[in-house]
Amino acid sequence: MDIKSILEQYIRKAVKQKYDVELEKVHLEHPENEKWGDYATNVAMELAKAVKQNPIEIAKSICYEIRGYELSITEIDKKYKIFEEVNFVQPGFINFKLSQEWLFSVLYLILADPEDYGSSELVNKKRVALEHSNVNPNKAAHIGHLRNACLGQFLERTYEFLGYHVEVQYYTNDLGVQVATSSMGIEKLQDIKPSGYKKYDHYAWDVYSKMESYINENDDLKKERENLMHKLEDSTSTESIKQKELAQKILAEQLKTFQNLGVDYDVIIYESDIVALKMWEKAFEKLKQNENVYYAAEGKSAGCWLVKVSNSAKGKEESEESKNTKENKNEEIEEDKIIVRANGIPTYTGKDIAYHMWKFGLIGIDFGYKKAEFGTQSKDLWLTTSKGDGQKNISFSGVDIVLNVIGGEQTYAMEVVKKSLEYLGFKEESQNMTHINYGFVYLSPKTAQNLGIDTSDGKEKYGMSGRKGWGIKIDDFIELVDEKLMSDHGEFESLKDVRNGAVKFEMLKFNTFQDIVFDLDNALNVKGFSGPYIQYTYARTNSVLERTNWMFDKSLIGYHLDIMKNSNINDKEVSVLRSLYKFPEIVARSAMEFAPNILCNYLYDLCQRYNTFYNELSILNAPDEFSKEFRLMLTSSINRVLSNGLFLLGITAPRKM
RNA sequence: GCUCCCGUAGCUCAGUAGGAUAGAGCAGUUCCCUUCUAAGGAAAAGGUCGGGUGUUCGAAUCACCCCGGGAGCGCCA
Repeated sequence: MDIKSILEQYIRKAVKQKYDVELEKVHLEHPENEKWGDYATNVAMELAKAVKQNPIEIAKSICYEIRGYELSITEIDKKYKIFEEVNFVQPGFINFKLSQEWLFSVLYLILADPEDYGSSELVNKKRVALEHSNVNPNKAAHIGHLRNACLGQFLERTYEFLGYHVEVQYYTNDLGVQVATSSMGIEKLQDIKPSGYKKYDHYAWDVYSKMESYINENDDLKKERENLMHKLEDSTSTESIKQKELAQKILAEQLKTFQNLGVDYDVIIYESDIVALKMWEKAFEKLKQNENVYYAAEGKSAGCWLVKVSNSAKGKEESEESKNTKENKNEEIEEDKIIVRANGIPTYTGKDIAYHMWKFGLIGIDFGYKKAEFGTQSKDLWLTTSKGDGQKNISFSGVDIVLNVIGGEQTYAMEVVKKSLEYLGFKEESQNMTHINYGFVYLSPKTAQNLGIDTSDGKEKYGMSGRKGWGIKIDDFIELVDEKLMSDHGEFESLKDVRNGAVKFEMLKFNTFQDIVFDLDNALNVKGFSGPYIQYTYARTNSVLERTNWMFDKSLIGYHLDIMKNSNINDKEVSVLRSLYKFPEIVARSAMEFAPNILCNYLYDLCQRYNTFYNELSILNAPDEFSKEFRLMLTSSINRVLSNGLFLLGITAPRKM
C-alpha cells in the first residue's frame, strides 16, 4: 500500500475514534513549504463546524491520537518509523514529516525495479483508441499540429505505462474540400513548382493558401470546386482516385515529419474508406429510428436530418424578452445539428458519429487493413482499406475507451457525437469517450511579423491559418532548433535527441487546456525550464555513474537503514529524496488530467534539487564510505527516474551531452 | 444575440478538488569552473493575481456584475 493510503487510513481511524465521524474524503496535500512536513491535512478545519469545536483543538486531539499509533514499516524483521514527526499548527493543519529512513527506503524501491517505478499493471488491459495528429492531407504540419502530436504521444506512453493497451489512430480526410482545393491549385498554379521546395507538403502549403484566396475571390472557381466535390462522392471516379493519390503523397510527407520527431502510429484511418464501406449508411439506419433524430419537413433546415441539441425542457418559463431574442436567433441559427444535408450527403459531424460507432464496435462492419510501406516508423503501421484484400486477423474496432486529441474548435461537434451515442443507448460508450480539448497555439506579434504577417493592427497574438498560409511548419521549427544548438555547442552525437527534447518539452510544458503564445526566440532559448535541462541532468548523472564500477546491492537494506536512522544527512540530499518518492503519484495525476505539464514541472523541480546537491557535495569523493554509497544510490535513482519521466514525455534521454 | 474559455512579474507561463509567506523560466544586475558535464549552481531585484462586490475561520482559486482578449453556435471540415 502506498504511503498516501496508509496515512489516509490513520486519519480516518483517529477521527472515528475521537469524534465518531466517518470521513467521506480525506484531503491530503504536500505543504508548500517543506519545513512544515511532507503531507498535511485540513480535516480539523473541515470538522470544526460539524463538531462545534475550535479547529486547533481538534487538530491537537487528532494529532495526539495518531502519535499513539504504531507508524512503521518492516524490513528484514526490523521496524523503522515512517514519520519523523506529526504536528498540529495554526489555523488547524496537521502536518506529517516523513522520516529519513522511509525516504531512504524509496531508493531501494526504485533501484530494485527501475523500469517499472511509477507504473502499474492492470490485469484486464483496457483497450484505448487514441486519435491524434490528424493533419489534413493537403499541406505541411505546423506547430499547432505539433502540440497535438506531442500531447498524443505523451498520452500513449503514460496510459501504456499505467497498464492500458493503447492503439494510436491518425485520421486523414482524403476527400475533403481542403484536398480538393489543393488538387485544383496543383493543376492551375503552374508558376509554383514542387522543385522549389524541400518537401512536397511544403509546396502544397503554398499552393493551398494561394488557391484558397483565388477561390474566395472568384465565383466560377467556387462552382468548379463544388462540381469537383460532387464527383468525389463516387469513390470509383477518376477524380476520387486522383485526389486519394494526392492525399496519400502528402500524408507520406507528413509522416516523415513525425518520424523525425519519433512519433508513430498504429493505424491510418482514411475517410474515403468510411465512405466506401458505407459506414455512414449503417449508422444512419440506427439514427433514423431514434426519437432525437428527425427530418425537417419545413423551416430553415428543410430537407435535412438533424440531431436534437437544444434542451427543450429548459425553457419552461421564458420571459417575453428572451422569447423574442430566441425567435430572432432562430432566424439566423439552427439550434439542432444537421447531420444530413438536404441533398442527402452527410455532414462531417454525421460521418464522425459513424466513425465513433466503429471505434466502439457498434456498427457491425470493419475496415480491411494492410501494412503501410512509407518506411517512416519501425513498428507496424496499418492503413485502412475498403477492399477485401485486407488482413482478417487484425482489428482496431471495439475498444473500451476513446481519447481524442482534437482542437477546441471542434468541441461542439464532439459533443454532438457523444450525445448521439447516448441517444442510441450507448451511454457507457458515450461516457468513455473523452475529447482532449487542448488550447490553441498562437504566434507572438514579433514571430508573426517575421513570417510576413501584417501586425499593424497591434494584436497581442496571431492565430495560425493553413488557409492563409500563416504558420510555422514543424520541419522549419526543427531546423531552426538544430541550427541554434549547433551554433551554441558545435556538432555533437545526441543532437537529434536534444533537439527533439527541446521541441517536445516546449509543447508539453504548458497547461493542456490553455492557449499558448508561441514566440520563436523564446522557444529557441533552451536554458532553464526546458527539455535539454532535464536531459543535461540525466547525462550528468550518467557521467558520474560511468566513472565508478559501483553496483546496487539490495541485500544491504537493513544495514543501510540502521545507519540512516542515526545519521544526519545533508539538507541537499534530503531535498532530493523529498521529491523522488512523489514520481508515481505525479505520473498518475498527469495521465488522468491529460496534463503533461505536471510531469514537466515535477522533473524540472527534481533536477533543480539534484543539481543543487551536485554543485555542493562531491559524490565520488564523499567523506566516508556510506556517504559515497548513499550519494551513488541517489544519483542512480535520479538517473532512472529521469529516463522514465522523459520517456513518458516522448523524449529520449541522451547518454552524453 | 447565445454558449464556452482566458486575463498572475517587462516577456512566456505554473499555481484554480478554497489553505500557511503567490512560484518558475527568459530578459536585466551580481557572484561561483586547478574539484564528478558551467546546456550548471548561488544571491538580489521584479506583483493593486484585469476591476468591483459578495460567500467564510481563510479567496489568484467559489458566486455575481463590469472591462479586455479568444473560440464556437455552417446544408465547412
